[in-house]
Amino acid sequence: MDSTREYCYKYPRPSVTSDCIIFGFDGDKIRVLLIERANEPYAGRWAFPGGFLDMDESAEDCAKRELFEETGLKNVFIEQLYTFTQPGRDPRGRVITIAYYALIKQTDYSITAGDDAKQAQWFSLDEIPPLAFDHSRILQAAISRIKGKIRYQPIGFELLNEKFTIPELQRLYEAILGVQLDRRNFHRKIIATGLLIQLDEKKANVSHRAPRYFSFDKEKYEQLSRRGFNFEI
Amino acid sequence: MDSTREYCYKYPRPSVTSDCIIFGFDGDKIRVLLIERANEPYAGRWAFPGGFLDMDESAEDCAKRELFEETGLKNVFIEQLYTFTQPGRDPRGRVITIAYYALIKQTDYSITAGDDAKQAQWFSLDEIPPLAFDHSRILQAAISRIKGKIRYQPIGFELLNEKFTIPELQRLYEAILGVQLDRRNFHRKIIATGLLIQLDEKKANVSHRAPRYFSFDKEKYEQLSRRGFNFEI
DNA sequence: TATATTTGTGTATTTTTTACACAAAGAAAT
DNA sequence: ATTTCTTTGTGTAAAAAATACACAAATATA
Repeated sequence: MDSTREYCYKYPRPSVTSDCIIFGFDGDKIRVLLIERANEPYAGRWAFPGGFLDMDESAEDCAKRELFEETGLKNVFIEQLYTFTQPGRDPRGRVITIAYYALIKQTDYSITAGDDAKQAQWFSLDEIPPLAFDHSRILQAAISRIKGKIRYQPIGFELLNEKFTIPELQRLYEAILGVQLDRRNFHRKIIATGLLIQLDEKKANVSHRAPRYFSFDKEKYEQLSRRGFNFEI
Repeated sequence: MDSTREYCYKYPRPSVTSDCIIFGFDGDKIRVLLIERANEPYAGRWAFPGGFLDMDESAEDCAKRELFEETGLKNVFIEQLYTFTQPGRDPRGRVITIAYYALIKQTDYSITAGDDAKQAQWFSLDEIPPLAFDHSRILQAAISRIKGKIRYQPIGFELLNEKFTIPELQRLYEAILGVQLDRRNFHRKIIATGLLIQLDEKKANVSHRAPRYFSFDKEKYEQLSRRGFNFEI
């Protein structure tokens, strides 16, 4: 008997992992954070940060811990996406993955590879390399989740800087939804939500009329969501 | 060493279970299917049908299998709800649960207890008994999921008979959303979706003008959803 | 000072939503 | 047979929201 196999159970159990799909926005395109795997299986392939669940942590804590260990990111607000359980999805045996996603302000964080990862890097959605495991399916699920969600919840702000202009916000919506929006109607609608605070500052060094900066009124949003309002673009 | 504990691993692993939250509608109220637990822990308490994952099945297949074993229901279309992973949520040790939900036509199925369950029974949402584990939290998550979903996807039809009247459909929407809807506007809106097929039959034995029967045009819905339309009540 | 470009606001038109009014249909009561 | 009670189906006017543009204002550069 292998003396290192010291955790014994009456019935077989699957391994459980948590993965993180982290989205960013560079002002033009949506990007996603991948790590290059250092170890087998799929060594050298790109994959989402993630790893095995410890016995004293929730899957969400696991996702955050692995994200930090492999990319240096911390204090990221993540949300559960879906749990992938198909037998055969991992060559190491029976592994189920609880996937989480997050939208972050790329400039707030600097990423660094560590641990199991050779490197961590942002990829725009139209240049995703071949991914390990069933991660391209997971990515599709994550993209379709944020597409559905952004129309009803103000998650877009999470991807922008603290202060942003309305045209920047519009480019973000267009990048996520994959459609062109009327500039003038977008402007009016987004102001009408009452969730933007107008700042006394304009974007500098642009060779045209300078757009104003705004910030997101998080307090007001939380008040409104407690009352069950609905936001729609 | 306990010779029955024959599944040994290098690292500890959690147990994984799948649970099913099955909703029905009796024409008046939304109901949910519960089983009375036969075994410890929580013997005698009510809980969702569910059980431990086998190594050769997906979590979805597990949920369907357990649902059949404990209630006799089969051929139910289920959808993943959420995965619950908090350490301490199960007194037997580390157990994570992948929860699924479904909306079914109560009249299509007859339920019977079996296996681990002393009995299976429908409960309306305002008379839910104390539940085992963290199942009341799971129920809340399931309710809020269907409330959110019914406004954008035609899931209501799954709860009604093959043929139904518009007032029946309205009562269902009102039961799920918890609001009163204008009868006349509801009628027009639901017809305007183009998803109802009018039948040459009226409800019999009602002491007032008899409402027409309709059926749901599933084919048309599938065509439309492939094109990415949006349904809204 | 003129030019090129993009932002911010206004407005007319169309579409959708909302709030009702009223006739039609069916069974039960008279 | 007629009236009564109740609920369904359709219509419509008013209000609100969405859409499609027009144009002036602002800013760096030529």
